[in-house]
Amino acid sequence: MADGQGRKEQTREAILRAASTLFRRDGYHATGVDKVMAAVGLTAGGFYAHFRSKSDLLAAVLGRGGRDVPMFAAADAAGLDGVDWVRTLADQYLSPAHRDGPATGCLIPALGPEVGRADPAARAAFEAALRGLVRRVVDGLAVADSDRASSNALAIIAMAVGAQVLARGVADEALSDQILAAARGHLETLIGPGHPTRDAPPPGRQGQRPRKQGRRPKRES
Amino acid sequence: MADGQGRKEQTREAILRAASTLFRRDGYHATGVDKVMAAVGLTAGGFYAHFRSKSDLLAAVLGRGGRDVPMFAAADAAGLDGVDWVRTLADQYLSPAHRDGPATGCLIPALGPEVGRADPAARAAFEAALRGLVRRVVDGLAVADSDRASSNALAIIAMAVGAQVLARGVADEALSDQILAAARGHLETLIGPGHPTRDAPPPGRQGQRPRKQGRRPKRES
DNA sequence: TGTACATCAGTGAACGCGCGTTCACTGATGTAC
DNA sequence: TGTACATCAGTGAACGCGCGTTCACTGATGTAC
Repeated sequence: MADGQGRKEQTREAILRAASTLFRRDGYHATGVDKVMAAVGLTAGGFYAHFRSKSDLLAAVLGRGGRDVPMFAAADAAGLDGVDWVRTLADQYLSPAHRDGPATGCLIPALGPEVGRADPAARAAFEAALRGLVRRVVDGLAVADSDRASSNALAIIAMAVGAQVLARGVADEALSDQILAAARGHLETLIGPGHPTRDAPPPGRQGQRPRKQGRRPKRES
Repeated sequence: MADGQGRKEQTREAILRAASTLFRRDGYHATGVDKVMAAVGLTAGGFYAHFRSKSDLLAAVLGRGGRDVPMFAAADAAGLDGVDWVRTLADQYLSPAHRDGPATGCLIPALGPEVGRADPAARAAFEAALRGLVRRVVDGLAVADSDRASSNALAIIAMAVGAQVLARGVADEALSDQILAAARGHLETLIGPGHPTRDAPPPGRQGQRPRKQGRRPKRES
């Protein structure tokens, strides 16, 4: 075993990745342990050699934060940081592609409410991941006052998360696009520079442009 | 039957109210038809005299919009409208009380992601309710340009929804309060008056004040 | 007023199925001598 | 090099239970004459 990871460790990782994807796609409650294990090519019984319970798995998935989200991994791989990181992520986060691909998207708009009903361990893991995200956003804001920076960061994340929840819930694609466009416009205002209520391009127009983006699939594979 | 509502109609209403509460508290998937009917004092079999399926019930619940949300009903009963309506609702929506009482709160932060995975009928019902909410918010904004007004309204709703999702997910109450306070501060900016990026009180401070608000119960009764 | 019948909301048992979890086991791999 | 044993990841059947839905039925209420 010259490998850095043992065989068991690799299986655990595979379970985590599969669970993360399935939870985001179908929801935590709607995804069975059997389905997760089957996605890895194993049977349900083996699950309990890796996790104490299904809710333990949820906590572990949340603990991985953005590591299973290509959007975040790619931004890091590209060496982005500061304001570049925030602007790039904001654009990708609020894209129709992200709306249409929850299985590989951010965990929060996919699982947020279920986390709110989960046990303390899962909520603590979620909180840790969120704090990490807030730190990254704060670092990218052109805002001197640190209180205001964290307030802006929280508002940015809240608006982005809420916009995806709304955009995914709505039946009409045009309205859905409008929601994302509105959030994109207003996020610019919050990112800076300087005083969050100064020097910002006026938001408002973008939502009206018909953005044809191709069909929106009901469900990804 | 001199009543405005027949016996069956009353039962249907009771089922809807119970389902709305239970769905918000425990989630749509985690709530069984039996539980809903038991909450009304009936057995599961009778359910199908009122609804074609469980997902039909979800669509019906969503179709009621804010009618099962005391916060909205009270604002209407008080005769609020325009900017008063928006400010009052924004404050209540982003209160710790709303965070701690999802069962009687807005449907969106409680059920949003599950609606995103639901069938077209449920999504259409959700969309209609959301459009109604947007209209009310637009009417309350001191913003002349109608494109900008609807963009602002969407951003306001997105931020409020996202803030509740984050606030409910996080384990630490202080951070949770901070999230709500940040959203409250930035919402003021979006409500107006005039240009959304001018004449706004600087947000940022509120999030730092320790707001003791009493214990946060894990689950309401 | 009394009897016979129709309507209809709700019952409760049953359907096949999937859930989370346990556990005795198999069979491949690694180690000791 | 060969044999005996230990380790250990994963199997697969079983547990009790709850799921969404169907359907023959009950029993209360309403209507007709």
